[in-house]
Order: sequence, then C-alpha cells, then structure tokens
Amino acid sequence: MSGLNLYLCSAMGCRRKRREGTPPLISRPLVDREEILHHAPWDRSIGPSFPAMPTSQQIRQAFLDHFAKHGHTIVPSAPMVVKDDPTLMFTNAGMNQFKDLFLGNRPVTHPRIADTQKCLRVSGKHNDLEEVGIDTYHHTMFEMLGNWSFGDYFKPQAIRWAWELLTDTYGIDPANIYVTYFGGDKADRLEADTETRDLWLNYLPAERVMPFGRKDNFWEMGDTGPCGPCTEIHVDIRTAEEKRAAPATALVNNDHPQVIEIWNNVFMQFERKADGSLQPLPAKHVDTGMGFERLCMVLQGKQSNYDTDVFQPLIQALAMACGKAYGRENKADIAMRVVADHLRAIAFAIADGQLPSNTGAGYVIRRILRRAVRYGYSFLGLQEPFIHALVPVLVDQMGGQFPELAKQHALVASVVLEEEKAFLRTLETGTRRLEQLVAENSGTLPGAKAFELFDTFGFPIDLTRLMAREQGLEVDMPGFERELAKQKDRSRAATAITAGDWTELAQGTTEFTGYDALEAEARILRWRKVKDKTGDHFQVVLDHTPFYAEGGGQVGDQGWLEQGGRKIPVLDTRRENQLIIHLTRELPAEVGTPLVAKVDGHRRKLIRRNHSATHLLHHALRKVLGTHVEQKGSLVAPDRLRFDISHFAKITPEELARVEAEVKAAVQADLPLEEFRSTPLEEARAMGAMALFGEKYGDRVRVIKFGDSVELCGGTHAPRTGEIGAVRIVHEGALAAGIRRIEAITSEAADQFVQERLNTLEAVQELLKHPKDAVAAVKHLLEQNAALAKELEKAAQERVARLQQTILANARSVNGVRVVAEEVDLDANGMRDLAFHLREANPDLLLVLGARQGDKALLAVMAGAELIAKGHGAPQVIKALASEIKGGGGGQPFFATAGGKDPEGLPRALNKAKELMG
RNA sequence: GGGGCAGUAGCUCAGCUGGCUAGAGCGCCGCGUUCGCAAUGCGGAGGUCGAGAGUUCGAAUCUCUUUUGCUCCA
Repeated sequence: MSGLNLYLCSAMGCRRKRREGTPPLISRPLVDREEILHHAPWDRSIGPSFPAMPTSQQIRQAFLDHFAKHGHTIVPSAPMVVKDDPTLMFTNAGMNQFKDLFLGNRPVTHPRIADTQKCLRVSGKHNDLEEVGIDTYHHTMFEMLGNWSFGDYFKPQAIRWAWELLTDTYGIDPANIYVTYFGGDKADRLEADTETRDLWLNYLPAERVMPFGRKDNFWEMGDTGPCGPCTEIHVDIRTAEEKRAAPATALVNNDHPQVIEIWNNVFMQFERKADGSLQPLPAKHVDTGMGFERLCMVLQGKQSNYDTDVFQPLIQALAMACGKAYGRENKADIAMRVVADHLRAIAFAIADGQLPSNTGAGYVIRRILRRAVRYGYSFLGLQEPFIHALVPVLVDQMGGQFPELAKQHALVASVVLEEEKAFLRTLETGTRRLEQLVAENSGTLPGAKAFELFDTFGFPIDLTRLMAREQGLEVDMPGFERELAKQKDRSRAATAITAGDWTELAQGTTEFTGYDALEAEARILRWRKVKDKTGDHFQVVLDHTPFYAEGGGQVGDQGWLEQGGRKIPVLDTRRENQLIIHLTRELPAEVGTPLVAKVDGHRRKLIRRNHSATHLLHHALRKVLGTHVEQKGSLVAPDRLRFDISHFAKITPEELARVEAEVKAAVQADLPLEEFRSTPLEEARAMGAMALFGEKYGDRVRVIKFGDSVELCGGTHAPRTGEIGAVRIVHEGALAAGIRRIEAITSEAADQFVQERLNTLEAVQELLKHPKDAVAAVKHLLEQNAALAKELEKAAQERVARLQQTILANARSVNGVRVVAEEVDLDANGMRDLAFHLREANPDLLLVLGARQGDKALLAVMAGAELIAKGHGAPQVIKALASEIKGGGGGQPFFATAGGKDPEGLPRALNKAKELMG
C-alpha cells in the first residue's frame, strides 16, 4: 500500500540484463565515412563508443547509461494502461508515474530516476487519431525518455547532462542546436528564467538561446499544483543549403518539420494555488521528456520518424505482405505508416492487460486497431487478417527492452487476429447494407443513412464515402455530422456528473487499517458533494479507515459511519489516485467531530473467502493447465468470484474437475494465511510471487501466501483456507481470443447453490414417487410422452379425414355455392387442418366451423377459390358472423378465424352463414 | 453510463405494415446413379422463433421487462 510505486531494479542489474539482448556497443563496427556523410546532414565527431549510425536500441541504451552514470536509478516503464486514475485512460507522458511524488502524496525514496516510458495519445489538439500516418511524425504510441530529480539536483546539472548527452555521446553538432527558455510573464508577475538562459550561454551563442512566453515555456500540471519554467532543446536537421538560405531562429516553435523540439526540461519550482497565486516550492524538481522516435530520426539522419529502424522493419514486413514498396505511392505509404504505428499501440496495450472492448480504454484500443485494418483494406488491398502476422517483427525489435511484450507475444497475436476477423465481418455486412442503400438512392446518400451505417453497424464513414463515390453517389456529410453531434449530446447529458469542490477540514493522508480491524475512530479530512442522475452523493475521505477501496479485483467495502448514535450507510468505497473515498447518501451531522467507521463484517467475511479462494484457484489452474496461465482480470465480490486467465483452449470438464479438486484439497488442508506486509519486491519474487503485467508495484510489496500459492496482493484474506468452506466452479467460457473466464462460488453461496439443486431433485423424486433411478424415470417419461403425442396427432388427423366425408355430405347448395356450417369438436389447429384439407379439391365450398373452447367460442371460415373470385372472401364472412359470438376476427382471403366470449351464439352464427349466400 | 441494431434449423440468413399449416441456401442422414470419388436425382430428420409478461379472435411480427451479442458515443 505504501512505498514507491515503481518497478525497481538496480542500474547495474538493468544494464547487465540489456547487454544480453543487444550487441555490445563497443564491438559494433563503425560505418565508413561516406555512409556517415550520406546519412548525417551535419558534420560531427565520432565518439569511440557510440556508432556513427546507431540503432534505436543503442540510442535508448546510451540515454539510460548516461543517466545511470550520473547516479540515476533506472526504472522500467510503467504500464501504458492506467488503472486507478479516472481522469486518465493511458499514460500520456513520462511523468505520469511520478505524479504522486511531485504532489507529495508519497515519500521520495530515489531522488534521481531515469527511464523510457511507453505512452499513448489518441486525442487532444495535436494528437487526433485521424492525423496519424497522414504526416510523417504523429504517433499514437511513443516512447518518452526521461530523467528526474525529486528535490535533488536542479537546473545546472540538468542542463549540463543534457548537453553532454546530445553533443558528446550522441555527437549532435552544437551548431544545429537551438534552445528556448521562459521569458517571463507580466500577468503572473513572473520574472524571466535568466538562470536557465545564463547556463545555456556557456554552450551556445546568445542568438540561439531564445525566450518564449508562458504558452511554450511555462509548464503546469493542472489548474493547481507544482509548476515551473521549462527549457526546450530544438534541432535543425535541414540540408546545408536550406540552412544557408534562412537561419533556424525564425523556425523554432513554428511547426517546421525539420526544425524540431526533441527534449523538454521542466523545472518545478512553484506551486499554483487555487486562487491563482504562485508560491515557491521547498523542494524543487526536474522533469524531462525526450521523444525517442524523433531522437532516432535525428541521430539516424532521416527526414521522418517512420524512416528510422523503429518503424522500418514493420513497414518492410508490411510491404512484403501487400506487394507494394514503401515510398512509391502516397496513399499506400500513409496506410503503411498507419499500420506500423497502430500495431505498436495495440500490442503494448494488450501486453499491459488491456483487451479491445466496447467501452473505455478497451474501446480506444479497438478503434485504433480498426483504423489500421481499414487502411490496409482500402489502400493496401489486404482483405484478410494481416496485422497479427506483424507481431513477431515487433517482438523481435522491442521485446528486449519490454519483456512484457516478448512473454505474451502469442496472446497478443491471437487477440489481434480475432479482432481483425471480427472487424472484417463487420465490413462485410456493412458493405452489403451499403450496396442496398446505393441502389435505393441516387445523387446523394442521406447523412442519416450514412450515420446509421456507422452508428449501428460500425461501418466507417470514410469507407462509406469511398464506396458511394465509386457508384456515383456523394454522402451528405453535414447531415452525418448533425446526427453525430446529436449522439454526442445524448451521451454527455446522460453521464453528466457534477462534482462540487472538496471541503478540506484537515491536511494529511488516509491510513488504511482494514487489514487488522473492521472498525476505526476517524476524522473527516475532506468531503464533497457529487450529483449524477441517480441523485446526490457525498464523497468522504477519512484520516483512518478500515474500509477497503475497490482494487485488485476486490469490490469496495460497505458499512456505516456512526456518530452520536446515528448510522450513515457507506454504499461503496473507491480509490482515486491515492485517496480512499467513502460514498454516502448523507453527511454526518458534525463533520468536524470524530466518528466511528464500521465495515459490514459479514459481507467482508464473504469477500475475503472469495479472495483467498481466487488465489487457490489461480495456483490450481497453473498446476493443472501449465504456467502459461496468467491472470488477466479478476472480480472478487461477496456472492461470487470471477477469474480471467490466458489460455488458448477450452478448459475441458476433466481439467475443470481437477482444478476444483485441487482447490478443495487446499481448503481442506486448512492452510494458514502467511502475510508479509512490507517486503522488498526482489525478495517477494524470490519467494515465488508472480508480478502481473500491467500492474504497478511499489518497491515494497505485500505478499499473501497459502501453502505453495504466493501472490502479490493488496486484498483482504481469510486467516485459514478452511474458512472458505465449499467451493464450486459454476462457469467456464471464452472472454476473448486466448482468454478464458472462470466463475466460482464459495462458502454460503456454494452451500445455497447445492441446497437449491438438492431441493429441485427432491421435488422431482417426489413427483416420480421416488424411483430408484430418477434419470431413467424421466427419460422413460419423455419417450412415452413423445410417443403419445405422435399417436394423438395421428388420431386427430384420422378424425379430420373422417370429418371431411361427413361434412361434405351435409353441404347445401345455395346459388351455385356449396355451404357447410357445422359445430365440430376440434380446436383451432384441428379446424385449420380440416379447412386446408378441403381447400384444394373444393373451389366452390364455403366452410364455416364452430367450436366451443371452455367459455369461449371459436369460428373458422374457409372460402374456396371460386368464392374468392366472386368477392366472398373469408374475412368478410367471418366479420359478419363474429358479432353473433361477441368477438372479432380476420385472416387471409381463403381462411379466417374469429374468437368470441359467447358460446351460446354459435348456432345463430352458423345459421347466419347459411343465409349469407342466399 | 447513454443511444442504435440483432438473437428464427448444426451454420449463414429471409420472413415488409399481426393472419400464406415457420422458410431458403449450405451442412447432416437414408436411398438412387457410379468400379470409386466429385457431381447429381429423390426422400428425410432437425426449430420452446433468446427468456418472461402484456395487447389481440390470432404474435416470430406490436408493447413492456429481462438477458446475450454487435455497434456508436461518453
């Protein structure tokens, strides 16, 4: 629960590990002079240890080595998918995982850190998904290299180390480097950052150290919080000729594709207060971010990020797959860039545990993947799944730095394949519908129709336009946009929640006491009112709380806040960032005075049993199915548990039975809970605990051990496995490609489950008079029933056949029409059968049948073809008769039925039928 | 979380505004043609129309509830 929220490994350890995966830097042969000139637009000195034409892996490694040398701890990238921050779905900047350190919510244990962080951006001013691939520098997923100081070094070291890395190690010609600094802001009464300017003047001439305003060079985390000036490093990679023609000074910060910012260093030295004022921070921080793909472009002398070895292997593999060369045709090039970029985003997201889905972060992933399929489909002629086949190329390239990708390559590929197939199906049905629409319309296709195709059937609008145009139709785009806007308004209105401001009563952070106690005396630290469509809620933060906040699959606790004899129910407990939030309908009367927070103990007991059972289940699954089984999701509720795992086949009933038996054995062994509340992560691993991909762990973790089951876990558990009692697996099924979902119940729910079934069996046996073999008895009964039903039907048919004869004998001719009107002992189906039997051979027949059914009357009329021709259709006849039985009816020309409430009217109706033709 | 669409035979689907005794294609089974296969002819089995309630003389069809899937938006 506490501690630094990172994976940690020593700098030495990391370096040793990486060297195994990549060739040693020093032994890599230098390329010859000509190649350098060809690839590098500037003249530079070649360092002895850094190659002239470095690979992206060498570039990344050199960055990490450089900062390790200066005392930085190298940490792995945090997961790209964000789990405990409702305002953020994906990590979108290198500093995300350190936010709490800047805010002071967690103590700093490592003052110097450097890493490469995988990031994902799909929306925002400069990051529209639809832009990616069109130009040569936008990305969804990218790596951000960063170095951090938390209250340690500041501007002089940051600037010096940045300069040394870029010019000494990477060998960038200083003549091509331009930097910016904060030029001051009158409204904020902020002085220019002359300290930064002067530091840069040690390295660069004054005209290449340029001041900019707040927009470019003053960084803020949000409306409030730490902030400060920043300095950006720009590089000019234009040709020598272009450089002579115009100096880069006019092009810095001007969106020039070849005068680009590569590194931003933020110096946090102020805190922005709610009233807008700025206060100096006691501890000053450095936060930097360098776009890795851009850096590679610069160092590899390319004009586009996509021309570097970060993307080229993917693009070349793709070119091979579609038979088109990259660089020949603009549309195909765009498509290849789209696919190469998107594949990276999707693969990393899946490896971090985010499967494509139809909500939230999963939906973003699905959209990205579909965009890639769309481009391949439209512009590369790839109409079969193709993206999944590129996964090995990516793994080859990135699996060394990001082991989560290498380990799960099979899962990633199969998930991608399934998604591709699903979307290609969508495209196929959409194409059929579109063809219909095209046939029905001419000139323009209504926007509403195009929207329907998009909204309901998921058919992309650009494909609609493309295909409509091929048929000579234009899509009414303003109409489409109107419909889309309406849809957006609806959604926004439905999800509008208004959160009031926090009322802060006291400073401090929450201490969670729920592992040891279910009750705590507490004070309210802060509260706020939240309004959604279900009404008003209050969110309350306490200084101490035994309430477990939803997390790690375990649902939040319920219980009460008690004060002065009044109990206020706590409906749910959630976590937002580091805060534990109690959800209530009302506030305690005295918000300032202490109260007692009491967890619903019975509910918690049921939850902890399910949680412990989940661990046993996980262990059993790995034992029975193999160690490729990894947890992909988990829900621990009081009444059930759900566990998703990676596994590529259906779990057979036999395997499931073995798993259940394993779990039961562990329960019966009554294993004691061994809890290690604050163990160094390395030690936990040594104990055999498995860290999950896509989870963040502190450097000290909590380990939960039951016998051989060892897990990193923050949840609550039973003191002994015996408490779990009964365990039953109730469901197994597929959740996605390569992911199986298992549902199980324990203790009370399992007992109840069994009891209900026993009751049912008891009732069945009772009805069968307690046979020896209930199953055989039921089977026999069913067979008998089927035989009887068949016989009954046969008898009915025979009766109908006999009736045919007698009825025709009773026919009376009236005006060339034979009329039969009889009351019969048949049900509606029987009358219909009779009528249909007589129909073909008797075109001159008007058949009227009446029948009693309980206290209701039924009439059926069959009119032969000749009658219909004369205008005496069955519906007209039946309407005339139905009034006699106080009912109504209708049907088709040759057959109609009616029902009524008055059986006594039947004779009148039948008589009337005979008169009708007269 | 909100909206739209869909759940009909083993599979893919048709069945429009309530009424043609629930259908088509593929698949399956049997028989025929053939030395055998492919092909093909004839015949057949297989459906609580996702579930529940309602409206109606009558519901696969209309209404409501529910469930599952697809899809768009947040």
